[in-house]
Amino acid sequence: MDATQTIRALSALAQEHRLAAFRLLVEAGPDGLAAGALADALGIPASSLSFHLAQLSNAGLVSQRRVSRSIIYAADYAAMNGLLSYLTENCCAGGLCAPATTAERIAS
Amino acid sequence: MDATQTIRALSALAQEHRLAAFRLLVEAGPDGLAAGALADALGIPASSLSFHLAQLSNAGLVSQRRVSRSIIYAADYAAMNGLLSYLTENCCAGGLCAPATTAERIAS
DNA sequence: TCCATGATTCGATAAATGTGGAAATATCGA
DNA sequence: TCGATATTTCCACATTTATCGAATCATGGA
Repeated sequence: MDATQTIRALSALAQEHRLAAFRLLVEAGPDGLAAGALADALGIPASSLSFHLAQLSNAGLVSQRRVSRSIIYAADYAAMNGLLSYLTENCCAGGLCAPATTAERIAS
Repeated sequence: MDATQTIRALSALAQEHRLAAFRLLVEAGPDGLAAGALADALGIPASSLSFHLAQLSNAGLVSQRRVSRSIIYAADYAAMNGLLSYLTENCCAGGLCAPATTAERIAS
C-alpha cells in the first residue's frame, strides 16, 4: 500500500458515520450487512449512507455483492491489514509504537 | 481512546502534507524537527505548514517545544500506539487483520 | 405487465478544509 | 533598542466534503 492509497483509506475512516459503519461490518463478519440494515442501524437516510459506502468502497475497505434486491457490504480485512501495516511500518519508530497483537493482549 | 478522538487522529493523518510531515517526525525520532525544517522538506509555505501542524497537535499526534527561536515538533508515539490499538481492537475481526509486529516481521 | 422494494444517482445547499500572502508575535545577537 | 530570524495568526478565497429529498435503476412477486 502506498501513501496515496493510505490517505484514501484514512480519509474513508475519518468520519463518524463511516467509522461506525465499518465497525458494524467488521462485527458482522464475512456475511456482511445489507445497505438498508446499515442505514437503520446508523439512523441516517439511505442516500447519505450510499454516499459513505461509496467512499469506503473506493478506498477498498469494503466489498459489495448483490443478493436479490439487497446489496450486501462486507469489511475487507486484507485492506485493513494493509492500512495497519503501512502505519506500523512507516509511522512508528521501528515498531516502538506498535500495539500488541491480539494474542499478546490476551496473554497479558 | 474513544471514537471521537480516533476520528480526530485519522483526519489529521488523512492528508498528503500531514502524513508526510508525521512520517518525517517519526523518522527524526524524539529530537524532532523544527517547523522551518519541515516546511523546507515538504516544500510548502510556512503558514500552510503551521495550519497542518496545528491539526496534528490538536489530534495529540505531535508535541511541540520552543528552543530559542525555533519550535520543535516531535511525534507522539503513545498517541500513535493508541490509534493503532483502537483500530486493531475495534476494526478488526478478533485480530484477524492485525498486522505482524516488527519482531514478527523481522523473524519472517 | 404492473407494483412494491432496496438501493444508487442527481441536484441543490451548507459546512468544513486547504492555501498562501501579509501582518503580528517571540527570541536572539549586536 | 534595533534588526534579523523563526513561527504563528489573520484573512480572503477556492476546493472538497457532507446532507438529504426527489428521481432513477434493478429485482422479484402477483
